[in-house]
Amino acid sequence: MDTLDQRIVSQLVTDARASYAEIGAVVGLSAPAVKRRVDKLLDLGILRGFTAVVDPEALGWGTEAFVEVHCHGNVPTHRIRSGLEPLPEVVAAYTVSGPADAIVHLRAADIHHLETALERLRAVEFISRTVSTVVLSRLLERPPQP
Amino acid sequence: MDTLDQRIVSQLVTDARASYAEIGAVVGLSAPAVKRRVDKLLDLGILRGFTAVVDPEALGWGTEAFVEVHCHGNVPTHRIRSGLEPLPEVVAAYTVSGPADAIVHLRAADIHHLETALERLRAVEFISRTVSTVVLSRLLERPPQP
DNA sequence: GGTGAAATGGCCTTTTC
DNA sequence: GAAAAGGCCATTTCACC
Repeated sequence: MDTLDQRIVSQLVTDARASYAEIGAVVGLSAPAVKRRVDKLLDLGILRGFTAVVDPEALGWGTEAFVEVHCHGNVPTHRIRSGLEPLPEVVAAYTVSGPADAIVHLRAADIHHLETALERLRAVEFISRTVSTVVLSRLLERPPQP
Repeated sequence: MDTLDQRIVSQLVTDARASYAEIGAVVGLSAPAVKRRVDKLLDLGILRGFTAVVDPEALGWGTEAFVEVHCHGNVPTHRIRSGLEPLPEVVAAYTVSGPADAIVHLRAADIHHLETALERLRAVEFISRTVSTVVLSRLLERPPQP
């Protein structure tokens, strides 16, 4: 993981469909050399994969919320994870410091769908209480700069 | 935006570097037809682009936090956006319902870097108060399923 | 560096309004 | 009949050994 790798990753974050030759032209490497490094980075898990950035509105996921989750007593991290994993509306989840045990990022088609998702979230056995914050508008969403 | 488009988008979310021929084989279209649709989806803004999914730890962004931002009086959305945009540690920001005005997702190298980022965030003129929640572990992070 | 495959543009056909 | 969308083909570029 040297400077060259970082620049390759940076290029791929900007445009994951760039050809190896294009990336090579930017970082000063031949196309095969770039491919070898990308393969290595995928192998090491530094690169997890490549995905399309989709406008959530356009796909009918217009409503989202952040939910503070409070659990009954001490629930191990992996149990929280496996409890949340089956809910398709959960796009991200984190265990956190502070009064809440976890923060769950929900994405739903509309308010009704969000309500349904929240009900199913609250039905997860170890969850005692939830505090929801509905997103009014997305101000900013971007990949972290290396 | 028909079923075919949705399936193409779904394929690209799964693997943004798949060839048009591979996508076409799955959805039942020729490679040029897939490309024409992808170009159209990019043009319409339904597809925003293609990015690499990077392990944040590996790139030295191991620490993150969610910050509730409270503003002085009524601050228009676009001012909040332009106030947060210059901070590189801000990976996402949303205006929200409830007591807070916005939720800011911060990503930093370590606790010290996070502290610096928080100080710079609190220095934004219209921000009166912040409530930080530090992420202990990432449980789940995935693209929304169409 | 050579071979095989992918991307891309042109052109024609088909379907639908 | 005109417009929209897909298939096929040819050329250039790229990926992989």
